[in-house]
Amino acid sequence: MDTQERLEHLQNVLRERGNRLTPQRVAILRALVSDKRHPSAERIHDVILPDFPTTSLATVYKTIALLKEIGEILELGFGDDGSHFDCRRPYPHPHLICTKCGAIMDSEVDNFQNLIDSLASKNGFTVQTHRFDIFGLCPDCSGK
Amino acid sequence: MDTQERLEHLQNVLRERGNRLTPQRVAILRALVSDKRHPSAERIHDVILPDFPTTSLATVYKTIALLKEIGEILELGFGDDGSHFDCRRPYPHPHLICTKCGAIMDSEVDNFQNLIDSLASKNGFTVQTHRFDIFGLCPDCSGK
DNA sequence: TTTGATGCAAAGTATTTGCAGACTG
DNA sequence: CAGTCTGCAAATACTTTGCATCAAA
Repeated sequence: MDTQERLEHLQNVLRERGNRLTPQRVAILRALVSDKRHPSAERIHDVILPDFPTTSLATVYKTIALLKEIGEILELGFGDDGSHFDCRRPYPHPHLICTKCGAIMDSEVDNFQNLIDSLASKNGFTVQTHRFDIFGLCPDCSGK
Repeated sequence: MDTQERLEHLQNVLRERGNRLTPQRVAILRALVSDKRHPSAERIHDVILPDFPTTSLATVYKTIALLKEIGEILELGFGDDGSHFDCRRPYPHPHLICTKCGAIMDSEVDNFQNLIDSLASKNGFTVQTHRFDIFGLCPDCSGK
């Protein structure tokens, strides 16, 4: 997964939609795609503050809302300090969340979509998206 | 799953812990275990208000916090109007959530624990709990 | 009687919104 | 230049907390 490539993709998509690429917005995009640790809005704000000291948290939220609208960011929906996001792989995938240090690890499961489809069809349900999160202790926090 | 039995179980557990069974608390417990539709705190509050008109929402939250502490309630962690809860089956299980009408359906998956365990061990992760939610349209909202 | 529980209001937090002014395209 | 974006502050909405009072055991 190439960060630079993904950043350019996002910029192209926004340009094509007629969205403006302001310095703040680009900084937010860069921070989002660069951060492998699934940042919160607050964290993104902190990261870009040194470069753009007047950037407001509201702008971060507005940019994230825009990305959600076009499906280019995945809202993880947990965290003590608000929701965290994945802008590097904006499609549903399992997460392993450490309840001690807060680390969020990505994962993949073979044939997971099959499992979801069969579960849904059994209930007459039409799937739009899903969330699969496992909470526990990461290797570093397991006490080994 | 017997509602009455579950209510008695909760009362016993609380009694044994030295918690008091006030009328409000019992009413909250009863409302929680009776509601198959995964109620929110607000909803529980509405349900018991006719019987105990002065019961505060804070007390509902405090009771739910107590149940969370002893693992007798499952916080689902989504909903436009705050979190919803499952006090009938307080262990993790998949939910099918209708994004149109908000219905939350329960489900079960065979060997799901195996899948989780293998996923976790592959990453050196110690599992505590998990969450598996599928979002989409329920049969009633699918337009059939 | 002892202490945990209640209920009120106020505080906390994460997120959204309104609007005047700034700036991209 | 037109229209979007920004930044500030205020508004939301859910949940928690402090504290005086009340009541279960």
